[in-house]
Amino acid sequence: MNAPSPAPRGRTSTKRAAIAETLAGFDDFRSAQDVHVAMRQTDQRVGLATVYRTLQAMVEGGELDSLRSETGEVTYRLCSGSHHHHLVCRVCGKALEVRGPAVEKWAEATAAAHGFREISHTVELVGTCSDH
Amino acid sequence: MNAPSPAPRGRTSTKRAAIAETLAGFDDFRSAQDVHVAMRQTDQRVGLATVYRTLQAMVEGGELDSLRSETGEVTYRLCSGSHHHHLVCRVCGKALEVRGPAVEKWAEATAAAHGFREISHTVELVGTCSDH
DNA sequence: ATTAGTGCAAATGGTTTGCAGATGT
DNA sequence: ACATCTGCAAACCATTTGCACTAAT
Repeated sequence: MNAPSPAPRGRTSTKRAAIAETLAGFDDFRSAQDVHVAMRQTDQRVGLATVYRTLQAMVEGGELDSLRSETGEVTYRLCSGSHHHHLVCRVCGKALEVRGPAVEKWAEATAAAHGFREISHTVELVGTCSDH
Repeated sequence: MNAPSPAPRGRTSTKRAAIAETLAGFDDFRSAQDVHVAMRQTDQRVGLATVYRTLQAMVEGGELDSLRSETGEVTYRLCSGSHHHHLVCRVCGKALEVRGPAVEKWAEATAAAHGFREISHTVELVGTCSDH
């Protein structure tokens, strides 16, 4: 195992802060493109490439959580540190963090039963929320 | 709910059969590109677009199971009808079908607890198999 | 000064689509 | 004949990368 990356960042980046703040304005998963558009609408001038690069760096730094949407794009969201999964609304995109000890156990047990090691699992729940 | 698509296919397609057979030769998930390459190596001449189109049609027809690899490509595999999840080896790609009644229950319960309806879930286990 | 951070435009790479020709019924 | 199936090449689109430039230390 490797340590939770001790934030080995370079110098203080203005854009990075702006991107983080934009992301903080959302409470669901957004794509790099979404973030880029949102920033331009707020007069913030930033290159799409920078958004992509920064978002990736933040994921590696453990500041963001990322997952792939049903259409294949990578989406990001500020995230609490502990392990959890998501319950996403297919209509409005609202995402809730949910925990499932039962699932974790099951994943470990199932993998072990088949001789698999270093298991990582993906669990995403998609549904229609009560507002729709 | 809608019925499990009663195979509303058009006429008998030679290529479709060939693609299905190629896929039958694998026991793990393969991308459209993989299938295409495999077919050319077996003298079978087929267009990449046809492979993509056919694969999609087969998924809609319920003949194939598809999932997105960690790199974002869509991969396919002939699949048994009933609901299940996968345990995939990150080294060799070997994929086992696993069932998890506990997970299904949890998913339903969790979604319901938050007022979500028409829930669908994704569960994928990735690990290193005993051969590696 | 040095070097990480950034923007822009060009390059990638998987997937989709338009259209003309081949094929099954 | 007629509609579907195919192949090819062009189009798409999210993401990545090369390079010159700006800004933080």
